[in-house]
Amino acid sequence: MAMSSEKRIVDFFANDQNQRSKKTLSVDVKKESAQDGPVSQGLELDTGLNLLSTNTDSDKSGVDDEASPNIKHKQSSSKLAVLQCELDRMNTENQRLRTMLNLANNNYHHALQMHISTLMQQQKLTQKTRTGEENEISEEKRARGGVVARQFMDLIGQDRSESNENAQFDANKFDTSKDFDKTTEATMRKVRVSVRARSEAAMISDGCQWRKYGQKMAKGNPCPRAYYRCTMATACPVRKQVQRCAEDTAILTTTYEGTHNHPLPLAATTMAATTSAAASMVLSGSISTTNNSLLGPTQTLIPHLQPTSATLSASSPFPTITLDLTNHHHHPSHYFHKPQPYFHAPNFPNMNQNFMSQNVYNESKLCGLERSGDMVGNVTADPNLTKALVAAITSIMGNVHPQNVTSRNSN
DNA sequence: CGTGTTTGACCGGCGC
DNA sequence: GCGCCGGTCAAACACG
Repeated sequence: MAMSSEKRIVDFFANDQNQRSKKTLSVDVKKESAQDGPVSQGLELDTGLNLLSTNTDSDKSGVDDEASPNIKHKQSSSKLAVLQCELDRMNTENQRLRTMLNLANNNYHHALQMHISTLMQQQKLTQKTRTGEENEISEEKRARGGVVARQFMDLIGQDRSESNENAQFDANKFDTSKDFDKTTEATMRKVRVSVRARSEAAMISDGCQWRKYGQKMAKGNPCPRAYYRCTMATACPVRKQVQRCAEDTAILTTTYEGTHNHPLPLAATTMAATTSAAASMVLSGSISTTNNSLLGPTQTLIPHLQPTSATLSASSPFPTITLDLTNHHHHPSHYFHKPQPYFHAPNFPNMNQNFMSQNVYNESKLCGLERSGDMVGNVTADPNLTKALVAAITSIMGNVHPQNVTSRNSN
């Protein structure tokens, strides 16, 4: 079964890429039905006739044509319907298989990260046992080893991003580990991903442990801005800011900054990978091109999710992508009507993925950063990115176990 | 007593 | 140079 399924996926994708050599009936039907909508019913029928006649009925047509055109018409229609059903079924199965593949891929990444982390710790332990004289030499090696391992982890998290190339460049440029750490940290924290969501809780759950290190009153907003840093590992550079929207205090804006330097719980892996990937795309300038790497675990979790706009701003010190999971802007009318999505906070029981999937998708879209005026790019050009961001974040928030959410809960 | 939060002080970037 | 502002630090405090 696995073999045949796999083969189907390959064939299906081959149709997309090699339409000349292998233009199948199902692809043509899909194209036409999606193209014209209600107006094209007659056309759709005619097209079906043509398509079918070329493949199946051509041999008999000479006999039946004059006898009963109506019967043939009906037969063709029913055949078209059958084919469409088959196409739908194939699509569904394809989606399901893609989900499985992405899940396996995600798990593999997670396991790999764990493995690397373990190796790094073992390496540190063995090096600590050496003599002081050797320590002086090994200090540098350890730093470089850590650099390599960290870069490798970045490769996993950031899909061989350009920011990682920057890190490598910086590592060659500076000799001491301290210099490198500073530079790497700066690089890792370059890009921000901001999430706007409705939440009654003080903080949305994202699968990581955070420690609050500051709070400030921001200009133009009566609500204070809270600063958190990741406490899942020492010296993890990831920070986040949490602030309520001035106009609507039900909306919580969470801004993530940086890349984790440690393995994450499964619940947080997708979020981290997605933000990292988004950051990478911003840094590398590939934001407007299709990047399937982002579509890993997300595309099929909420396949109907179609954010309408996404913008990138460089007005703040670092470029920022804002993901808006609220619906207070323009409301897309092409989705089902659902209640307003509220993210479940750690204190809220009954968190489940279905809730998120069902309630968030129709409201989700990426929008511009609040500071308007100097937008540098429009992320809308890459629907994959927008879909990936929304799906990843929503899926994570629905998946988090309370004990993984806040530092208090971890005690 | 250990851990996390609060909050005023401090620092650096930026505009004038 | 000065003031503003966002971000961070760290001592004091709260809590279990």
